[in-house]
Amino acid sequence: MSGLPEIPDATVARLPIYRRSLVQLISSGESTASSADLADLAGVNAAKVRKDLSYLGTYGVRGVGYDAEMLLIQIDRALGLEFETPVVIVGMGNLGQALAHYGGFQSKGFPIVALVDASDDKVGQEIDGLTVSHFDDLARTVSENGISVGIIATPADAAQKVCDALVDAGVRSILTFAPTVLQLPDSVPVRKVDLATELQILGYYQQREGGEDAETA
Amino acid sequence: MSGLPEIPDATVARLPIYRRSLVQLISSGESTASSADLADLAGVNAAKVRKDLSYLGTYGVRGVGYDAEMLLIQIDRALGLEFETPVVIVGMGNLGQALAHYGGFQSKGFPIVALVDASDDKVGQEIDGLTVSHFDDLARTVSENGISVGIIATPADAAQKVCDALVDAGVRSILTFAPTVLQLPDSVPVRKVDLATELQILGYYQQREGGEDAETA
DNA sequence: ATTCTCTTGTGCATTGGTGCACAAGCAGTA
DNA sequence: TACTGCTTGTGCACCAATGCACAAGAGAAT
Repeated sequence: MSGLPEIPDATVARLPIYRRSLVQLISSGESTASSADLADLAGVNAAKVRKDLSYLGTYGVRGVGYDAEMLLIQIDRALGLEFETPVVIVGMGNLGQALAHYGGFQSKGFPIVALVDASDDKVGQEIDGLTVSHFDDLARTVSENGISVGIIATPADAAQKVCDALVDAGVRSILTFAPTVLQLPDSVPVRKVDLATELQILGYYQQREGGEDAETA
Repeated sequence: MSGLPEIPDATVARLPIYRRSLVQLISSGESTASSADLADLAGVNAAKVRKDLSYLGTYGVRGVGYDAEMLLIQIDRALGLEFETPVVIVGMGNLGQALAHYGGFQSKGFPIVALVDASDDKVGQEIDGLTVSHFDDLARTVSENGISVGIIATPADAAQKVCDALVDAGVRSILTFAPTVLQLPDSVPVRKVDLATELQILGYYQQREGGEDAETA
Protein backbone atom coordinates (compact mmCIF):
# COMPACT_ATOMS: atom_id res chain seq x y z
CA MET A 1 0.00 0.00 0.00
CA SER A 2 2.94 2.36 0.47
CA GLY A 3 6.55 2.54 -0.57
CA LEU A 4 7.84 2.99 2.93
CA PRO A 5 11.11 1.29 3.66
CA GLU A 6 10.03 -1.23 6.33
CA ILE A 7 10.60 -0.25 9.93
CA PRO A 8 12.02 -2.78 12.45
CA ASP A 9 9.60 -4.02 15.12
CA ALA A 10 11.63 -2.65 17.98
CA THR A 11 11.61 0.78 16.38
CA VAL A 12 7.88 0.73 15.71
CA ALA A 13 7.27 -0.04 19.37
CA ARG A 14 9.25 3.05 20.34
CA LEU A 15 7.67 5.49 17.93
CA PRO A 16 4.67 6.16 20.19
CA ILE A 17 7.05 6.98 23.03
CA TYR A 18 8.96 9.42 20.86
CA ARG A 19 5.67 10.92 19.81
CA ARG A 20 4.67 11.49 23.41
CA SER A 21 8.04 13.05 24.19
CA LEU A 22 7.81 15.24 21.15
CA VAL A 23 4.35 16.50 22.04
CA GLN A 24 5.71 17.33 25.46
CA LEU A 25 8.60 19.32 23.96
CA ILE A 26 6.31 21.17 21.59
CA SER A 27 3.88 22.10 24.32
CA SER A 28 6.75 23.49 26.36
CA GLY A 29 7.55 25.85 23.52
CA GLU A 30 10.38 24.09 21.67
CA SER A 31 10.32 24.28 17.90
CA THR A 32 13.22 21.95 17.38
CA ALA A 33 14.11 18.70 19.13
CA SER A 34 17.53 17.11 19.34
CA SER A 35 18.02 13.37 19.61
CA ALA A 36 19.47 13.97 23.07
CA ASP A 37 16.31 15.79 24.20
CA LEU A 38 14.09 13.02 22.91
CA ALA A 39 16.32 10.32 24.32
CA ASP A 40 16.13 11.95 27.70
CA LEU A 41 12.34 12.18 27.73
CA ALA A 42 11.86 8.75 26.23
CA GLY A 43 14.35 7.12 28.55
CA VAL A 44 16.54 5.62 25.81
CA ASN A 45 19.92 6.01 24.16
CA ALA A 46 20.38 9.03 21.84
CA ALA A 47 21.99 6.99 19.07
CA LYS A 48 18.99 4.72 19.13
CA VAL A 49 16.68 7.68 18.67
CA ARG A 50 18.61 8.83 15.63
CA LYS A 51 18.72 5.40 14.07
CA ASP A 52 15.02 4.92 14.74
CA LEU A 53 14.10 8.24 13.20
CA SER A 54 16.26 7.58 10.18
CA TYR A 55 13.84 4.82 9.20
CA LEU A 56 11.08 7.38 8.80
CA GLY A 57 12.86 9.02 5.93
CA THR A 58 12.86 12.03 8.17
CA TYR A 59 15.98 14.05 8.14
CA GLY A 60 17.14 16.26 10.92
CA VAL A 61 19.55 19.11 10.49
CA ARG A 62 23.12 18.56 11.68
CA GLY A 63 24.11 20.97 14.35
CA VAL A 64 20.48 21.83 15.03
CA GLY A 65 18.19 18.84 15.50
CA TYR A 66 14.81 17.88 14.16
CA ASP A 67 12.01 20.26 13.27
CA ALA A 68 9.49 19.36 15.93
CA GLU A 69 6.28 19.90 13.97
CA MET A 70 7.65 18.18 10.93
CA LEU A 71 8.85 15.20 12.91
CA LEU A 72 5.46 14.84 14.55
CA ILE A 73 3.83 14.69 11.16
CA GLN A 74 6.30 12.06 9.98
CA ILE A 75 5.69 9.87 13.02
CA ASP A 76 1.95 10.22 12.65
CA ARG A 77 2.19 9.22 9.03
CA ALA A 78 4.27 6.14 9.86
CA LEU A 79 1.78 5.06 12.52
CA GLY A 80 -1.24 5.79 10.38
CA LEU A 81 -2.48 8.47 12.75
CA GLU A 82 -3.34 11.00 10.07
CA PHE A 83 -6.98 10.05 10.30
CA GLU A 84 -9.12 8.88 13.15
CA THR A 85 -9.47 5.14 13.59
CA PRO A 86 -12.86 4.04 14.93
CA VAL A 87 -12.82 1.28 17.52
CA VAL A 88 -15.30 -1.29 18.82
CA ILE A 89 -15.04 -2.87 22.24
CA VAL A 90 -16.41 -6.40 22.61
CA GLY A 91 -17.19 -7.55 26.13
CA MET A 92 -18.81 -5.21 28.62
CA GLY A 93 -17.56 -6.71 31.87
CA ASN A 94 -15.55 -4.64 34.29
CA LEU A 95 -12.63 -4.19 31.99
CA GLY A 96 -14.73 -3.43 28.93
CA GLN A 97 -16.73 -0.82 30.80
CA ALA A 98 -13.60 0.80 32.12
CA LEU A 99 -12.14 0.95 28.63
CA ALA A 100 -15.37 2.50 27.38
CA HIS A 101 -15.04 5.28 29.92
CA TYR A 102 -11.33 5.72 29.42
CA GLY A 103 -10.72 9.02 27.67
CA GLY A 104 -7.22 8.15 26.47
CA PHE A 105 -8.38 6.42 23.32
CA GLN A 106 -10.54 9.25 22.06
CA SER A 107 -7.86 11.84 22.65
CA LYS A 108 -5.21 9.82 20.83
CA GLY A 109 -7.27 9.45 17.69
CA PHE A 110 -9.07 6.19 18.43
CA PRO A 111 -12.71 7.09 19.11
CA ILE A 112 -14.80 4.30 20.55
CA VAL A 113 -17.86 4.17 18.32
CA ALA A 114 -19.50 0.93 19.38
CA LEU A 115 -19.85 -1.38 22.37
CA VAL A 116 -20.82 -5.02 22.02
CA ASP A 117 -21.81 -7.79 24.40
CA ALA A 118 -23.54 -11.15 24.15
CA SER A 119 -25.58 -11.04 27.32
CA ASP A 120 -29.11 -9.69 27.37
CA ASP A 121 -28.36 -7.90 30.64
CA LYS A 122 -25.86 -5.69 28.90
CA VAL A 123 -27.40 -5.21 25.46
CA GLY A 124 -29.42 -2.03 25.27
CA GLN A 125 -27.71 -0.54 28.29
CA GLU A 126 -26.18 2.90 27.77
CA ILE A 127 -22.53 3.38 28.67
CA ASP A 128 -20.74 6.65 28.20
CA GLY A 129 -23.24 7.83 25.60
CA LEU A 130 -23.23 4.62 23.58
CA THR A 131 -25.84 1.89 23.52
CA VAL A 132 -24.50 -1.63 23.83
CA SER A 133 -25.39 -3.67 20.78
CA HIS A 134 -25.66 -7.41 20.42
CA PHE A 135 -22.78 -9.65 19.45
CA ASP A 136 -24.90 -11.21 16.72
CA ASP A 137 -25.07 -7.87 14.97
CA LEU A 138 -21.31 -7.40 15.03
CA ALA A 139 -20.84 -7.54 11.26
CA ARG A 140 -23.41 -4.82 10.72
CA THR A 141 -22.06 -2.71 13.57
CA VAL A 142 -18.57 -2.87 12.13
CA SER A 143 -19.48 -2.06 8.57
CA GLU A 144 -21.99 0.68 9.38
CA ASN A 145 -19.49 2.52 11.54
CA GLY A 146 -16.45 1.93 9.40
CA ILE A 147 -14.70 0.30 12.32
CA SER A 148 -11.16 -0.92 11.77
CA VAL A 149 -9.95 -1.88 15.23
CA GLY A 150 -11.53 -4.41 17.58
CA ILE A 151 -10.75 -4.61 21.28
CA ILE A 152 -11.46 -7.96 22.94
CA ALA A 153 -12.36 -7.57 26.61
CA THR A 154 -14.12 -10.88 27.14
CA PRO A 155 -13.14 -13.88 29.28
CA ALA A 156 -10.59 -16.24 27.73
CA ASP A 157 -13.10 -18.88 26.72
CA ALA A 158 -15.07 -16.50 24.54
CA ALA A 159 -12.07 -14.80 22.96
CA GLN A 160 -11.45 -17.03 19.96
CA LYS A 161 -15.07 -16.87 18.90
CA VAL A 162 -15.08 -13.10 19.21
CA CYS A 163 -11.80 -12.90 17.37
CA ASP A 164 -13.14 -14.91 14.46
CA ALA A 165 -16.26 -12.79 14.31
CA LEU A 166 -14.22 -9.58 14.31
CA VAL A 167 -12.02 -10.80 11.48
CA ASP A 168 -15.05 -11.92 9.49
CA ALA A 169 -16.67 -8.57 10.08
CA GLY A 170 -13.69 -6.91 8.44
CA VAL A 171 -11.82 -5.43 11.35
CA ARG A 172 -8.21 -4.77 10.33
CA SER A 173 -6.39 -5.11 13.63
CA ILE A 174 -7.07 -6.44 17.11
CA LEU A 175 -6.10 -5.60 20.65
CA THR A 176 -6.90 -8.37 23.10
CA PHE A 177 -6.99 -8.48 26.87
CA ALA A 178 -8.07 -12.10 27.04
CA PRO A 179 -5.49 -14.41 28.60
CA THR A 180 -5.30 -16.88 25.76
CA VAL A 181 -3.49 -17.39 22.48
CA LEU A 182 -5.57 -16.39 19.49
CA GLN A 183 -5.56 -18.04 16.11
CA LEU A 184 -5.99 -15.60 13.26
CA PRO A 185 -4.77 -14.79 9.75
CA ASP A 186 -1.38 -13.14 9.32
CA SER A 187 -3.03 -10.24 7.56
CA VAL A 188 -4.61 -9.05 10.81
CA PRO A 189 -2.07 -7.75 13.30
CA VAL A 190 -2.74 -8.37 17.00
CA ARG A 191 -1.35 -7.02 20.25
CA LYS A 192 -1.95 -8.85 23.49
CA VAL A 193 -2.17 -7.27 26.92
CA ASP A 194 -2.48 -9.66 29.82
CA LEU A 195 -2.53 -8.06 33.21
CA ALA A 196 -1.91 -11.15 35.33
CA THR A 197 0.97 -12.11 33.05
CA GLU A 198 2.60 -8.76 33.66
CA LEU A 199 2.53 -9.33 37.40
CA GLN A 200 3.94 -12.80 37.00
CA ILE A 201 6.84 -11.50 34.96
CA LEU A 202 7.52 -8.91 37.65
CA GLY A 203 7.61 -11.75 40.14
CA TYR A 204 10.72 -13.17 38.56
CA TYR A 205 12.66 -9.91 38.61
CA GLN A 206 11.45 -9.07 42.07
CA GLN A 207 12.80 -12.36 43.35
CA ARG A 208 16.25 -11.66 42.05
CA GLU A 209 15.88 -8.08 43.08
CA GLY A 210 18.73 -5.74 42.44
CA GLY A 211 19.41 -6.39 38.83
CA GLU A 212 18.32 -5.84 35.32
CA ASP A 213 15.09 -4.12 34.41
CA ALA A 214 12.03 -5.58 32.81
CA GLU A 215 11.31 -4.31 29.34
CA THR A 216 7.85 -3.75 27.95
CA ALA A 217 6.96 -3.60 24.31
CA MET B 1 18.51 -14.66 47.14
CA SER B 2 18.73 -17.86 45.12
CA GLY B 3 21.33 -19.71 43.16
CA LEU B 4 19.23 -19.95 40.06
CA PRO B 5 21.14 -19.73 36.80
CA GLU B 6 19.76 -16.48 35.36
CA ILE B 7 16.94 -16.75 32.87
CA PRO B 8 16.96 -14.65 29.68
CA ASP B 9 14.37 -11.86 29.48
CA ALA B 10 12.64 -13.31 26.45
CA THR B 11 12.22 -16.60 28.24
CA VAL B 12 10.89 -15.02 31.42
CA ALA B 13 8.25 -13.25 29.39
CA ARG B 14 7.09 -16.58 27.98
CA LEU B 15 6.96 -18.53 31.22
CA PRO B 16 3.50 -17.23 32.15
CA ILE B 17 2.21 -18.37 28.77
CA TYR B 18 3.63 -21.83 29.26
CA ARG B 19 2.10 -21.87 32.69
CA ARG B 20 -1.30 -21.07 31.27
CA SER B 21 -0.94 -23.76 28.63
CA LEU B 22 0.18 -26.26 31.22
CA VAL B 23 -2.78 -25.58 33.48
CA GLN B 24 -4.99 -26.10 30.49
CA LEU B 25 -3.38 -29.48 29.75
CA ILE B 26 -3.62 -30.59 33.35
CA SER B 27 -7.26 -29.66 33.61
CA SER B 28 -7.97 -31.68 30.49
CA GLY B 29 -6.55 -34.72 32.21
CA GLU B 30 -3.00 -34.92 30.91
CA SER B 31 -0.34 -35.92 33.40
CA THR B 32 2.58 -35.35 31.06
CA ALA B 33 3.19 -32.55 28.59
CA SER B 34 5.47 -32.67 25.57
CA SER B 35 7.23 -29.61 24.21
CA ALA B 36 5.14 -29.99 21.08
CA ASP B 37 1.89 -29.85 23.09
CA LEU B 38 3.02 -26.79 24.95
CA ALA B 39 4.32 -25.15 21.81
CA ASP B 40 1.00 -25.67 20.17
CA LEU B 41 -1.01 -24.16 23.00
CA ALA B 42 1.42 -21.32 23.56
CA GLY B 43 1.72 -20.50 19.89
CA VAL B 44 5.49 -20.84 19.66
CA ASN B 45 8.20 -23.10 18.30
CA ALA B 46 8.77 -26.42 20.10
CA ALA B 47 12.54 -26.06 20.21
CA LYS B 48 12.06 -22.71 21.92
CA VAL B 49 9.88 -24.32 24.56
CA ARG B 50 12.54 -26.90 25.32
CA LYS B 51 15.32 -24.36 25.48
CA ASP B 52 13.23 -22.11 27.68
CA LEU B 53 12.36 -24.91 30.06
CA SER B 54 15.98 -26.01 30.24
CA TYR B 55 16.76 -22.75 32.05
CA LEU B 56 14.51 -23.82 34.89
CA GLY B 57 16.74 -26.72 35.78
CA THR B 58 13.70 -28.79 34.98
CA TYR B 59 14.32 -31.97 33.17
CA GLY B 60 11.86 -33.75 31.01
CA VAL B 61 12.03 -37.39 30.12
CA ARG B 62 13.20 -38.27 26.62
CA GLY B 63 10.61 -40.14 24.71
CA VAL B 64 7.90 -39.08 27.16
CA GLY B 65 7.80 -35.38 27.86
CA TYR B 66 7.57 -33.31 31.03
CA ASP B 67 5.76 -34.31 34.18
CA ALA B 68 2.97 -31.76 34.19
CA GLU B 69 2.57 -31.21 37.93
CA MET B 70 6.30 -31.06 38.46
CA LEU B 71 6.80 -28.57 35.67
CA LEU B 72 4.07 -26.35 37.05
CA ILE B 73 5.84 -26.26 40.39
CA GLN B 74 9.13 -25.40 38.71
CA ILE B 75 7.60 -22.53 36.76
CA ASP B 76 5.85 -21.21 39.84
CA ARG B 77 9.10 -21.30 41.74
CA ALA B 78 10.94 -19.40 39.02
CA LEU B 79 8.23 -16.74 38.91
CA GLY B 80 7.98 -16.45 42.68
CA LEU B 81 4.41 -17.65 42.67
CA GLU B 82 4.79 -20.06 45.56
CA PHE B 83 3.26 -17.53 47.91
CA GLU B 84 0.60 -14.91 47.41
CA THR B 85 1.82 -11.43 46.56
CA PRO B 86 -0.34 -8.64 47.96
CA VAL B 87 -0.99 -5.69 45.68
CA VAL B 88 -2.01 -2.05 46.13
CA ILE B 89 -3.69 -0.04 43.40
CA VAL B 90 -3.05 3.71 43.39
CA GLY B 91 -5.53 5.85 41.49
CA MET B 92 -9.24 5.13 41.64
CA GLY B 93 -10.32 6.58 38.32
CA ASN B 94 -12.08 4.43 35.76
CA LEU B 95 -9.11 2.21 35.17
CA GLY B 96 -8.23 1.81 38.83
CA GLN B 97 -11.80 0.88 39.70
CA ALA B 98 -11.95 -1.64 36.90
CA LEU B 99 -8.71 -3.20 38.07
CA ALA B 100 -10.10 -3.35 41.60
CA HIS B 101 -13.07 -5.33 40.35
CA TYR B 102 -11.06 -7.51 38.02
CA GLY B 103 -10.95 -11.02 39.43
CA GLY B 104 -7.94 -12.14 37.40
CA PHE B 105 -5.41 -10.82 39.89
CA GLN B 106 -6.83 -12.58 42.90
CA SER B 107 -7.12 -15.89 41.11
CA LYS B 108 -3.54 -15.76 39.86
CA GLY B 109 -2.07 -15.21 43.30
CA PHE B 110 -2.03 -11.42 43.44
CA PRO B 111 -4.75 -10.39 45.89
CA ILE B 112 -5.58 -6.71 45.90
CA VAL B 113 -5.40 -5.74 49.55
CA ALA B 114 -5.52 -1.94 49.38
CA LEU B 115 -6.86 0.88 47.23
CA VAL B 116 -5.44 4.38 47.36
CA ASP B 117 -6.44 7.75 45.95
CA ALA B 118 -5.56 11.37 46.64
CA SER B 119 -8.98 12.93 46.17
CA ASP B 120 -11.39 13.36 49.07
CA ASP B 121 -14.24 12.22 46.84
CA LYS B 122 -12.73 8.78 46.59
CA VAL B 123 -11.16 8.30 50.02
CA GLY B 124 -13.46 6.40 52.35
CA GLN B 125 -15.52 5.02 49.49
CA GLU B 126 -15.94 1.28 49.45
CA ILE B 127 -14.99 -0.60 46.28
CA ASP B 128 -15.24 -4.34 45.97
CA GLY B 129 -15.11 -4.78 49.72
CA LEU B 130 -12.15 -2.50 50.31
CA THR B 131 -12.17 1.02 51.67
CA VAL B 132 -10.14 3.53 49.67
CA SER B 133 -7.38 4.99 51.82
CA HIS B 134 -5.56 8.27 51.41
CA PHE B 135 -2.40 8.68 49.40
CA ASP B 136 -0.73 10.39 52.35
CA ASP B 137 -1.03 7.18 54.33
CA LEU B 138 0.58 5.09 51.62
CA ALA B 139 3.66 4.15 53.64
CA ARG B 140 1.56 2.84 56.47
CA THR B 141 -0.84 1.06 54.16
CA VAL B 142 2.03 -0.71 52.44
CA SER B 143 3.85 -1.81 55.56
CA GLU B 144 0.76 -2.85 57.50
CA ASN B 145 -0.42 -5.09 54.70
CA GLY B 146 2.95 -6.43 53.67
CA ILE B 147 2.37 -5.16 50.16
CA SER B 148 5.09 -5.84 47.62
CA VAL B 149 3.58 -4.77 44.31
CA GLY B 150 2.20 -1.35 43.42
CA ILE B 151 -0.06 -0.68 40.46
CA ILE B 152 -0.13 2.89 39.19
CA ALA B 153 -3.45 3.78 37.60
CA THR B 154 -3.23 7.57 37.84
CA PRO B 155 -2.98 10.19 35.10
CA ALA B 156 0.51 10.72 33.67
CA ASP B 157 1.21 13.90 35.58
CA ALA B 158 0.78 12.25 38.97
CA ALA B 159 2.65 9.08 38.10
CA GLN B 160 6.19 10.05 39.06
CA LYS B 161 5.11 11.30 42.43
CA VAL B 162 3.16 8.12 43.09
CA CYS B 163 6.06 6.04 41.88
CA ASP B 164 8.47 7.75 44.27
CA ALA B 165 6.06 7.27 47.14
CA LEU B 166 5.63 3.60 46.34
CA VAL B 167 9.36 3.02 46.23
CA ASP B 168 9.84 4.90 49.49
CA ALA B 169 7.09 2.88 51.07
CA GLY B 170 9.02 -0.26 50.26
CA VAL B 171 7.13 -1.74 47.36
CA ARG B 172 9.37 -4.18 45.49
CA SER B 173 7.99 -3.96 41.98
CA ILE B 174 5.68 -1.73 39.98
CA LEU B 175 3.16 -2.09 37.19
CA THR B 176 2.22 1.22 35.62
CA PHE B 177 -0.58 2.21 33.27
CA ALA B 178 0.39 5.86 33.15
CA PRO B 179 1.55 7.03 29.73
CA THR B 180 4.87 8.44 30.85
CA VAL B 181 8.44 7.34 31.46
CA LEU B 182 9.16 6.73 35.12
CA GLN B 183 12.42 7.39 36.90
CA LEU B 184 13.21 4.83 39.57
CA PRO B 185 16.03 2.78 41.08
CA ASP B 186 17.29 -0.28 39.21
CA SER B 187 16.47 -2.43 42.19
CA VAL B 188 12.75 -2.01 41.56
CA PRO B 189 11.57 -3.72 38.39
CA VAL B 190 8.77 -2.05 36.40
CA ARG B 191 6.48 -3.10 33.62
CA LYS B 192 4.59 -0.52 31.60
CA VAL B 193 1.24 -1.01 29.94
CA ASP B 194 0.01 1.84 27.80
CA LEU B 195 -3.28 1.25 26.06
CA ALA B 196 -3.12 4.09 23.56
CA THR B 197 0.43 3.11 22.64
CA GLU B 198 -0.73 -0.39 21.80
CA LEU B 199 -3.26 0.96 19.36
CA GLN B 200 -0.69 3.24 17.78
CA ILE B 201 1.65 0.33 17.23
CA LEU B 202 -1.18 -1.60 15.62
CA GLY B 203 -1.68 1.36 13.32
CA TYR B 204 1.68 0.79 11.71
CA TYR B 205 1.11 -2.88 10.97
CA GLN B 206 -2.43 -2.26 9.86
CA GLN B 207 -1.19 0.22 7.30
CA ARG B 208 1.17 -2.25 5.74
CA GLU B 209 -1.41 -4.94 6.15
CA GLY B 210 -0.62 -8.42 4.99
CA GLY B 211 2.68 -8.99 6.61
CA GLU B 212 4.51 -9.68 9.78
CA ASP B 213 2.80 -9.92 13.13
CA ALA B 214 3.15 -7.61 16.07
CA GLU B 215 4.78 -9.15 19.11
CA THR B 216 3.80 -8.39 22.64
CA ALA B 217 5.82 -9.02 25.72
C1' DA C 1 18.99 -58.54 24.05
C1' DT C 2 17.80 -55.92 20.15
C1' DT C 3 15.11 -52.86 17.70
C1' DC C 4 11.81 -49.21 17.05
C1' DT C 5 9.48 -45.03 18.27
C1' DC C 6 9.19 -40.94 20.45
C1' DT C 7 10.91 -36.77 22.65
C1' DT C 8 14.40 -34.29 24.93
C1' DG C 9 18.62 -31.28 25.16
C1' DT C 10 21.76 -28.54 22.66
C1' DG C 11 25.43 -27.03 19.02
C1' DC C 12 25.43 -23.88 15.53
C1' DA C 13 24.42 -20.67 12.10
C1' DT C 14 21.40 -16.76 11.25
C1' DT C 15 18.92 -12.82 12.31
C1' DG C 16 17.72 -8.75 14.89
C1' DG C 17 18.84 -5.18 18.11
C1' DT C 18 22.09 -2.10 20.65
C1' DG C 19 25.24 1.49 21.36
C1' DC C 20 29.91 3.38 20.75
C1' DA C 21 32.51 6.31 18.18
C1' DC C 22 33.43 9.19 14.49
C1' DA C 23 33.18 11.49 10.01
C1' DA C 24 30.01 14.64 7.65
C1' DG C 25 27.75 18.82 7.63
C1' DC C 26 25.04 23.03 9.06
C1' DA C 27 24.82 27.68 11.46
C1' DG C 28 26.76 31.35 13.43
C1' DT C 29 30.93 34.34 14.23
C1' DA C 30 34.83 36.81 13.09
C1' DT D 1 36.42 32.98 3.65
C1' DA D 2 37.94 30.35 7.51
C1' DC D 3 36.91 28.65 12.00
C1' DT D 4 34.24 26.85 15.95
C1' DG D 5 30.55 24.40 18.18
C1' DC D 6 27.03 21.39 17.97
C1' DT D 7 24.26 17.53 16.21
C1' DT D 8 23.18 14.29 12.78
C1' DG D 9 23.73 9.75 10.25
C1' DT D 10 25.92 5.40 10.18
C1' DG D 11 29.78 1.70 10.13
C1' DC D 12 31.01 -1.70 13.08
C1' DA D 13 31.49 -4.82 16.69
C1' DC D 14 28.95 -6.95 20.28
C1' DC D 15 25.15 -9.40 22.45
C1' DA D 16 20.63 -11.68 22.66
C1' DA D 17 17.28 -14.48 20.56
C1' DT D 18 15.65 -17.75 17.18
C1' DG D 19 15.01 -22.16 15.15
C1' DC D 20 16.94 -26.03 12.50
C1' DA D 21 18.80 -30.34 12.86
C1' DC D 22 20.61 -34.11 15.13
C1' DA D 23 22.72 -37.05 18.62
C1' DA D 24 21.43 -39.01 23.07
C1' DG D 25 18.37 -41.41 25.83
C1' DA D 26 13.83 -43.59 27.67
C1' DG D 27 10.47 -46.89 27.25
C1' DA D 28 7.78 -50.44 24.70
C1' DA D 29 7.59 -54.31 21.82
C1' DT D 30 9.47 -58.38 19.84
